Amino acid sequence: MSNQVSLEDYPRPAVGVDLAILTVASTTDSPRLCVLVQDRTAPDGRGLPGRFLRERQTVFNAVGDILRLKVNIAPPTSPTRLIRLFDDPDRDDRTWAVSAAHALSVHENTLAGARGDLVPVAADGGLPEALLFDYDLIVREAVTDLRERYETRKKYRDVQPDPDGFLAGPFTLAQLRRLHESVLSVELPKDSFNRRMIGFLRPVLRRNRSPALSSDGVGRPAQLYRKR
Amino acid sequence: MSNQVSLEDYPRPAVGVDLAILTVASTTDSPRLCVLVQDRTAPDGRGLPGRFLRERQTVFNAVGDILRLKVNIAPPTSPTRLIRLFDDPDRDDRTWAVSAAHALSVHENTLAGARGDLVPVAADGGLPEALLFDYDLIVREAVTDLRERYETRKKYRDVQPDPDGFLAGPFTLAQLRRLHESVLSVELPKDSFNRRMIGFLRPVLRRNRSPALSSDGVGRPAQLYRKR
DNA sequence: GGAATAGTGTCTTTCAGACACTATCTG
DNA sequence: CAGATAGTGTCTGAAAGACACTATTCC
Repeated sequence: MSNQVSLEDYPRPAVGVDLAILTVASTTDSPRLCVLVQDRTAPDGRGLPGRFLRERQTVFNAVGDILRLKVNIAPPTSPTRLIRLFDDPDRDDRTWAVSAAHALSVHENTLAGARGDLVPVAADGGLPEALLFDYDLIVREAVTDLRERYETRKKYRDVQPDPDGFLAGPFTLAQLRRLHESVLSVELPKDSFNRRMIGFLRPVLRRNRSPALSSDGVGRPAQLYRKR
Repeated sequence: MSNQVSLEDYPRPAVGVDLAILTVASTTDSPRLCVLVQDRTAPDGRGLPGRFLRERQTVFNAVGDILRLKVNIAPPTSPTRLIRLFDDPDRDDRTWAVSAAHALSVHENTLAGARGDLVPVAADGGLPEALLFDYDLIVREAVTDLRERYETRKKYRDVQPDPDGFLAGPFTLAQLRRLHESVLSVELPKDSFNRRMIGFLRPVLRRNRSPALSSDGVGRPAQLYRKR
């Protein structure tokens, strides 16, 4: 069809990768779903960390660069999810640029010392502040995507207690429930939730085979679990 | 951060748009979910229609070009869905190319006179023949994406009888069920299916307010419905 | 004992699926 | 009439949610 010469001659867009980094921060009383927001200078304002693809670079690689160079954390372990492609040719007034918006879930601890602020996500998926460009939309869609994975109420089979790995070690059913509540922005009934989850968890035992319990201080200690 | 000059200087990838065009063909006895497959010349073999983005072109626009110029049908009405981004730098041996795989559902009649073959999709989402590049994978993911929209068994609320519009005019419950069965590659029980759908349909009435019935020839004629 | 949290037994409602039956057409 | 397809009444089982109760800790 087309030969090499003409293919190279067509103008090409710069391809950007933007990253909505999601985490559940439990610094305060109850955990909250948050997005990492950074200051941007090109147009002044706040937005998501991003970067253009360098020569023959993959998206995975560019995400690594963003995390190392712009966020100042170690590259990801969990998969990066493609959320949307922004292709309005007037999107960036410097040049023709296409942007692939991605989402990445990371454990809270990974973000210790990260550049930027953890901004809590509202129940409707929005943020308390307006971001530059289409970043608000990216966050909304990333949150919707995340919530679908944590919506277990209609998935009797194939429930994954913590698909994105926001909980590190062993956890109690109450901690797991509060995680789901903060991701979904919904109150979940304790009894139904426990019965739904229990089959997909493995109780943690001590060396003497007695159940390992969490000692949070107040109230009856709870059984600790791991994902099965 | 970076100024205009250096931004323009970085090499850029060619950005391709590949299209998995899905339809439900009822030419034979029972409807079948199919994908449009075309012959390709660049490397010899079969694959999906696609095209590189021209200067400052949107994906929507490129999809229109693909449909007009490569498939020979009218541009789409239904939304095009982003499936995946293929970014292996060695994917195309002619140049550095990134490809945005998209899926598009169209009514069977739209494809009358289209270039290429309608190849039926197997129960596992695969095709009977191997395609070039990553095209098999695109088809698989496009079919998974489609099936999620037609999976109504666990969505008690917000059931959409025919989200992608494969049925044109009024239809019977049996036709709707056979559509779902061919999309999902699953047998659905008649009674449960009817009870689930009936609330989201509007019976078609004749001018004299009597119910409009389909007369397929054999058996009791069935009530015709439209989406509510 | 009282406060707080963990865990469970039971009831109701909802819905899917199975089964069988009735209804209405053609030949 | 038989054959074929449409449509429905009823039962069972699974699971969610509501409610209340018991269990175990700290003070």
